[in-house]
Amino acid sequence: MTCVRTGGQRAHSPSKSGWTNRASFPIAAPAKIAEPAPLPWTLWRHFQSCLAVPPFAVFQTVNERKDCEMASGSATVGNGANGAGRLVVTRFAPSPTGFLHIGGARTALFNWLFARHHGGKALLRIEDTDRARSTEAAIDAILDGLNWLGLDYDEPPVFQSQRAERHAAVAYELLSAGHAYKCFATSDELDAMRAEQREKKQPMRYDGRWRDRDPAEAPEGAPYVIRLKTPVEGETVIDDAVQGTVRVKNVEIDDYILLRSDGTPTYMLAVVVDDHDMGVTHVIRGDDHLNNAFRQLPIYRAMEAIEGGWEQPVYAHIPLIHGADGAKLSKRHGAMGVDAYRDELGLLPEAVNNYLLRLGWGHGDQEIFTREEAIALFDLSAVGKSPSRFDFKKLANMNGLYMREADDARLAGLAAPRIAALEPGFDATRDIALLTDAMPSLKARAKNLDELAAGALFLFRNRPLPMDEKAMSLLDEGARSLLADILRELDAYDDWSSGSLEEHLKTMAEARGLGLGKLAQPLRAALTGQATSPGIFDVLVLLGRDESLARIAAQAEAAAAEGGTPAKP
RNA sequence: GGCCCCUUCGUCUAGCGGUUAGGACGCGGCCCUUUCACGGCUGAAACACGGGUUCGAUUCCCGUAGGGGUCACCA
Repeated sequence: MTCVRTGGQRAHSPSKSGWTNRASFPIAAPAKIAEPAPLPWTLWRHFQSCLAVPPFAVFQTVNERKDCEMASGSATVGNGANGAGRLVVTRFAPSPTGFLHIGGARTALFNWLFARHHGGKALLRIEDTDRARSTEAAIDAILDGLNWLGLDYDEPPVFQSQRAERHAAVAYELLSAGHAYKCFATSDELDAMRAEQREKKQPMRYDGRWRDRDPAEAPEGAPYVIRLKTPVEGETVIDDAVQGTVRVKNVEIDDYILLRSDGTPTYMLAVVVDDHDMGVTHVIRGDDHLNNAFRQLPIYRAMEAIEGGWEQPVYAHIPLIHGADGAKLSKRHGAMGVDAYRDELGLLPEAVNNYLLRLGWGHGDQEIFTREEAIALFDLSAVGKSPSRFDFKKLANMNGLYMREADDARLAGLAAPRIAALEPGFDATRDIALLTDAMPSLKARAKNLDELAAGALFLFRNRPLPMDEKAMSLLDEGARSLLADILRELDAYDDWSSGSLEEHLKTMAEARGLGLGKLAQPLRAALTGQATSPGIFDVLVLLGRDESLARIAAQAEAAAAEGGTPAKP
């Protein structure tokens, strides 16, 4: 485990942190065909699963943490209020109960960007304390998603479930200091309480029935939970970095559970303890947690009173992303895992990153940001307060934009498996060079990798070339005899370069009193089997002289043999 | 229902007391042109409503309406 230096001397290299860690942006890119190995940090989870001691054990206490920071020369500067002056530390804390959805991805991005902007640390914590719902597959999906987006972390991920003992220890510390108490109320009892509150239209919350009661009154050996003794008077004010000043009356905050009757910590306790132990200075999360902040703050204050060193973090609650219908994005409303954005929608990670960045954050009129620009410009004060709707059209447009800028070899590598799935005749090792050569004219016509693959198919089909309907209607009798006619001339023509072919074909069209279109369209149909394709001269060159002439001949011969009936695919 | 948050074109947003309310996606038109794209130009399109404050409100304050979030021994 390393404590990372600050001030731009960070351990990880810039190339690892670009949107385009494997596909540089915006223009030049290393020519890599296969997707790269996972970033090193993702390997940590495999190491850690072998460890008996939680990887985070080093940071069990405040003093040890300070030692570590000093040893590594971290730029920890004093302890101003609200995290000011401290080394910025953010964390992304997904719970592995499903894939990494798009909202989580944006939260991760904002956290990452904020940390990088300030030369601080970006950390990852897997909140897997709900053992029943957490799965290995979900953890892998989240790690994989973050990796794809190019979000890397400065320390191995913390697994919350492995820190249960520490959480419990804090709960008992709170208990013995009188900031928490044992509650012996049974579930049935509490259900009855809520039912009554509902009936009387009172706010539904724990009524503090064991707050001031003597635990000795409880039956011998009865199970209990530990509840936080939250303040009852006054109000709690949070200066949220996004939401501004938010205040809630303390009576609204009930004495919630810290430690369950089986001794396991609740989320509310675990987050605070982990955030503290990890040195998190800025909690950037969805604003569905805004209410939680008011419940979590009392723990900081109580622990600060008990042992000191529990400075509260700066909170930044970012608005949620809604679906096109305005409702919270959920699995039913088209919230997909980021893997679906990659695999099913065929999008580029840099496009998804850029789109996500612009959802809720803006910098004047600028729409396109390189990762470097994003790091330099991102700040919480420019994050909007209102929820935004997810617009696939705009995402698609942005993806097209990034595709046009993307490196040809990279795109070829990404499109290859999709082409192979559609066209068995495609052999990646043999055809990748041609695909790469074709990329400049292909990529301008595609908004995602599937369109890119579809547009490339004609290059790799075997004869007889299948004709789609529009191509067929282009190849009437007149067109076929025209093809037979120009085939004779083309057959004797050797200079197979785009410029020369253009000149030659234009001359041929002119000689026959035709517009170039009259000649180009049948040619296109014969060469590609489609009515739309890249420029006809590019097609001719890409296909090569032999294949081009053979495809033209196939249609010209069909005219002679079948009296003009188009060849069936 | 209690509490909390939000409200500029259909969507994402700029604006931070005085602007012809700007940009982007999408939509319409035109240009380019061998098709389709790309690109360029261009058009339609917004300050939720009502009160204040002010010489002057999109901008500040208060309501109303609408939307969202949250109220577990889930996270």
